[in-house]
Amino acid sequence: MSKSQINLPKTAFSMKANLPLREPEFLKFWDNINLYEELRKSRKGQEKFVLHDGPPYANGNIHMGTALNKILKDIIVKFHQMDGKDSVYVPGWDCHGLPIEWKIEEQYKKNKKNKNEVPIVEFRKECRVFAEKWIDVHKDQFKRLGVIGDWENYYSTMSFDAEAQIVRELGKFLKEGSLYRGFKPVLWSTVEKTALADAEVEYQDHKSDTIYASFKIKSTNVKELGGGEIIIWTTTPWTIPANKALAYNENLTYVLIKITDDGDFKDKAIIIAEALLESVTKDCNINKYKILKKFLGKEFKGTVCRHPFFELGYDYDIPLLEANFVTTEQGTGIVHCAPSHGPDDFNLCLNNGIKAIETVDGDGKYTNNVLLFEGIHIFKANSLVIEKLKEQKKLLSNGELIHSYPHSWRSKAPLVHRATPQWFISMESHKLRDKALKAIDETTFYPNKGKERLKSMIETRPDWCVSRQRVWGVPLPIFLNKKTKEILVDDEVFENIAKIYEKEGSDCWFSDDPQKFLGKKYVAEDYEKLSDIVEVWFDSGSTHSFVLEKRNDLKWPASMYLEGSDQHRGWFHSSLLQSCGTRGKAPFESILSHGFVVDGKGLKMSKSLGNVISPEDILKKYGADILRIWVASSNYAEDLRIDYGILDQHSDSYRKIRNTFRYLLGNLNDKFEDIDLEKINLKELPELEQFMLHKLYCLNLEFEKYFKNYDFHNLYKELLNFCTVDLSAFYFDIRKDCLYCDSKESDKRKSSLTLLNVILNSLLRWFAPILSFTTEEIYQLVSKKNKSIHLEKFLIFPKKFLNSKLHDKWSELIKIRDACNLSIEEKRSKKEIGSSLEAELLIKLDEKLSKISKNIDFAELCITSKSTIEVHDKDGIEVQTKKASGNKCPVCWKISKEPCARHS
RNA sequence: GGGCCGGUAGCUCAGUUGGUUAGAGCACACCCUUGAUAAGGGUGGGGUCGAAAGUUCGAGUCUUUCUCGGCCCA
Repeated sequence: MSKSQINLPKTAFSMKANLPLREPEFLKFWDNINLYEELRKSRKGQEKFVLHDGPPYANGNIHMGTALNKILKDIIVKFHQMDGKDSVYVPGWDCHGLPIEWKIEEQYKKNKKNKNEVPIVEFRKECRVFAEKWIDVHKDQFKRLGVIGDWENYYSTMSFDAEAQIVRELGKFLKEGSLYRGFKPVLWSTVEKTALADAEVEYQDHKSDTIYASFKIKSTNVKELGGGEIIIWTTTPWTIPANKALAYNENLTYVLIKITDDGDFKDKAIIIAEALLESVTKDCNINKYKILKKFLGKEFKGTVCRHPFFELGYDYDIPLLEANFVTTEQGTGIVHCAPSHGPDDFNLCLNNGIKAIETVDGDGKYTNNVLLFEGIHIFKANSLVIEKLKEQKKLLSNGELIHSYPHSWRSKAPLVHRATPQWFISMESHKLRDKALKAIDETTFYPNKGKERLKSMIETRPDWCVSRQRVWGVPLPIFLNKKTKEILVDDEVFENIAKIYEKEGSDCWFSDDPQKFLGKKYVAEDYEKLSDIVEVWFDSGSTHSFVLEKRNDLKWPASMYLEGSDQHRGWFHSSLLQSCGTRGKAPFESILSHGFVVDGKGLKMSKSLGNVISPEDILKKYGADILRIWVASSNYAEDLRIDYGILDQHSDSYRKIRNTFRYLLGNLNDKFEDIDLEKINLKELPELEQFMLHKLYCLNLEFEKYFKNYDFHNLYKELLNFCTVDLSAFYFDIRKDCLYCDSKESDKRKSSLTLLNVILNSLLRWFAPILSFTTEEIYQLVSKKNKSIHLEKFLIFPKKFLNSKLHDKWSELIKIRDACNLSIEEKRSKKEIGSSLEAELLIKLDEKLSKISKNIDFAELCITSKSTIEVHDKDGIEVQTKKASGNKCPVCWKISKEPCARHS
């Protein structure tokens, strides 16, 4: 009988979420209502927020890093949308490049097909189809995470208009003159006459000739070294003719020793690292010597040597350069540098103004840049070099060594580093470095440390090599005049090529008559057409030009670029350089970078450690909203840890939030009313409700502060704590009695229902960007409109909710409540009472507190049957709890001597 | 090997310009409730702040070294 008299919560919102099963239903719903279109319509004309998507590579299933990235983007896009902005998100894909070429080649291998026999155009078509397939796979996987975007009109770097625009962008650099032809060493196979990427290289044992050669000092700042000879050791004697410098380590100790053994070096003084003295003297059979001087490497500064073949016409200076790659593991502690034949050598020399030149041609023969050796194949040159060194008395010793050495994975032939013609964008010629550094200063970074990271990279990076000797990419739109070797620079030609690409894509570059691209102004016979392609970082670095600038729904520059911290050297970097080179400004107003996903112990995920978790695993076991909570609650400024323990914790938090909603819905009987906050008459509400509105107002301030700084883990924590501390353990608990047991006409109950509506409405919107599915589930349950929660805006809380007096007062009241709880607990532990309703409180307060507590019913606040306040002389609070006497009301369970006022 | 970033309760995170016994939520333990019930409430335990040394009257906060981890580069 009693149950019929009370208002028990009733809701269709189940406690069990069943996210893995239910979430896909909302994906269908969003699809049915054309959510993305509706979002755009709903904010037409509003201020735009454009998060420009960094394109993932269209290859393989997504992993945790990709999921993190996309969810974080989605959360931010949704927050801005909910904040009233037109928050546009256009996803994109990076499609050109080597990894896809390999995949196709792998398929060829399986089918015993030879890549070289397949026309380039056909091969490229297969690459294109492959990329398209993965874009489709990714699309579904990203959508499943709850990411909302313009999935129908995505962008890709291989679309015809993208390829066309990339040509126009390159044209700008060509026209400006900052794109120049240079040389750079790459791993080269003289058998296949082609460059190889690192992943195409396999290491095998190889027998190399070794030499100790000497470089006579020409001038130095250290008197004793004058006339001495610096000894180097190398396993590639054939690179000696290409030597341009020597490298030392300023922290090593070197020795000058005088040899007195008979032979070419009798009475000569040589210099080597002290740590290698023993091995060198042994290798070179030096028995009698005297140490003349010991000194630190840094004293080498300013020293210049002569080439061992000085007498034969190699009469240029060989400077000594400082390099930290010089070690005492092997050799002499001084390294011979041929910038055309080693990446270390190349970079060191480049940084010191020594450029690499073409010393060896594609067949492996010395070019006419090499005196004495022109036309000789480098693999036959070792003995000749050794002979000449001996002749010049510059050979201290020679031998052989079996060591691990790079070979081609296809032909198994040994590889060499060879300086090849490449195309570079100069960092200096048109002040690209300065422009980029200035642009970084004008960009906001989240977190701030990203600024320094990007800056230090730009400060020290060499010129940008944008050419690749590959096929799956945008062809470099370059014609060289056969006679003058000059680059053809003509806007009309660039635009002509772009127009052609817009129609038919860039495949035709490889198949069609060059005249087609040159137009009528030039004759194809006069020009050599390049077959290099553009490196993919230029592709993705140009997305701002063919996405942000070209689409009417977007803006340039983007409001934000958001990627993993590795992209400081990747997309952030290339986009910045591309845009500063062509437009003098960064294509972004802000950069947000996030850390990497690591396991629960902070270790990176790897198959061998067995700690890999895939987004798919999580979706199956927990659902996307749990994954989204993990993203929101983690501090993305650092690495983000994840394991099943961590996910279980977040799953628990989710349940707490879900039950908070369930309480609201249950007591509202799923009848939500959208209350105009401005129209709430505070004076008609009980103080507790006024206090809760004040709390909502303050929470919203915190919320706005955290949102503004993209500080989601604090924002989420704030919301979660509100649910547990302020709602579940406080307001909800206190108001249960009123909501359940008061009559439906009761003003207090009505006030509470008003609050429940407001709280529900606030929480739905606050949580929607994070819990995209669950908030939609609730919204669909209570909203009569056939629209999505994601079309709503954040509530604006009237300033009148703010009430600091009430805040101060209730802070004291809560302290008294805490003291009451302690006292009740004491009795409970003695088994004198069980439920708090079995208790009766005698609260003794000092004057100040009793004044504050006037008109406050602590029986209500502490959920006891009775409470009495007494003023005492002591400071502070003292509470006595005793067992309430009387009869228990069968309806509200309160114990009282008198009949229950409400239920009798 | 080099550059940069980081290490605060089992977990996710706070800790202002160095200033009392280092905080929150979750998890855990115990108790209550059985009208939010595969829920809810109360109380409580738990940290040599990665390690060591130094500066200081005083260090989680500053300096140095080491260590572990991550990213980038070689």
